[in-house]
Amino acid sequence: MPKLIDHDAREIEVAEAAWRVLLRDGITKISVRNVAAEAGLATGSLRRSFPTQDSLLIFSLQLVQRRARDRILALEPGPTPRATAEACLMQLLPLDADRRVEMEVYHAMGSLALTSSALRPAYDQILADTRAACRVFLERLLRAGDLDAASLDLDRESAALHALVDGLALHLLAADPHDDGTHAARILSDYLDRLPGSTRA
Amino acid sequence: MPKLIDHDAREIEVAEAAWRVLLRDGITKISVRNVAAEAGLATGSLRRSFPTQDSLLIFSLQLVQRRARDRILALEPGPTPRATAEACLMQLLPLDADRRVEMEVYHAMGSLALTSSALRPAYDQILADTRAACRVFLERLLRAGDLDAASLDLDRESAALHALVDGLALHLLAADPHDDGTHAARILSDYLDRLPGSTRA
DNA sequence: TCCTTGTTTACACGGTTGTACTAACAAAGC
DNA sequence: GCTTTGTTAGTACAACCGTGTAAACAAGGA
Repeated sequence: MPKLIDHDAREIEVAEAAWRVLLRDGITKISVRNVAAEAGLATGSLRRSFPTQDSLLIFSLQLVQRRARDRILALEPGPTPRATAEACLMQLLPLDADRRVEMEVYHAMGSLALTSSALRPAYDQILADTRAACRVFLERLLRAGDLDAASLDLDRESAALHALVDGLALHLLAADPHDDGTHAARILSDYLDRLPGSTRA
Repeated sequence: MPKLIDHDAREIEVAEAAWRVLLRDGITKISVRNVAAEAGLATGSLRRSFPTQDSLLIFSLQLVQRRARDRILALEPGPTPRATAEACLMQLLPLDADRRVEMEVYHAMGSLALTSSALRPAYDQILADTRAACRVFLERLLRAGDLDAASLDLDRESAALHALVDGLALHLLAADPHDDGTHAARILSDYLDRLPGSTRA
């Protein structure tokens, strides 16, 4: 037997190399060759993990989702349900290097997914999961009595919160990198304050 | 003298061809060759209007901005300041074929601009102008007495409204095309209702 | 008629792309 | 020793890329 490879670990290494290429060189440079070089592999070796470029892009996008989800699930509950909700939502904003990488990959793949039937399901899944997460955050506030259930359409409010968070994230990506996210955090906080029945209105 | 060309009109024709390629074939296919073919030109002819690919992309993005701005400026005032504001904001959502094209181009160029120093200024300009427009919409509501000036930070509220609109637009792009935007319109309306001092709260 | 000039075409250059294929290699079992 | 087998490296293909150049063309002025 030759040197054995941990395929799961290898896939992650390659995906992270793809992230770096995407961040450093842009969406037009995510070629199999460039990613392989960044990962220190020959293209033939990379093709053992990812036989096609699409499979590489899909996995790279899915890894973004897994990382974000794991980070949110690992959060300690805050002093109040409201504080917990805000902390979770902040994980969806590019407020440090790791989250910025994830957001840029998510954003770039969104552009590709619009015309790639291979990439679309993975992208739609991220949208659906993030939407579901927003819904859960709101439900928790509801149960904690921080919101008024009667005047709140949960479907619509989840979509609204999701849109606000993604919009803030998008603008933070383009903003000058010295933005520490204080403004975005305040906007998010104000938004929650203004939901009907908010105990902090 | 040979056949004379209206260069301004030609630039627009080429840019719209670039839009079509981008929409139909995706961000990876906006090559000089593909755009020239879509416009019915030889690449050499296209290079007379746009000597480099960057100049073509920049103009195509700027044309998006001009179209959206012109459409908003051409709007008739609605029955109330609030109705006028909503109508303006709707122009920034992909609610028909034309606006969808503009939004997809805007979105795609955003991905490219993150690593293209040539494209960045044009993209940043769109962001700044849209932000300024959001601010104007809010100022009008303020002057009409529909909002409470004291408890409203205009900078922050402009950024928040901008983020919400761009987030809604982003999700409408990915949503199934049968979405007529009713949900997005309602979300936008609710958001304005909840601004401090709103007369429709 | 020829000339001038804006326009169009066709082709060339060096480089990159996704994917495929084949030979070399390294290490464990016999 | 040899074989087996997961892994790697290298190369090949046809297609496409951005850009450059130079020849062909068409139409109005002289």
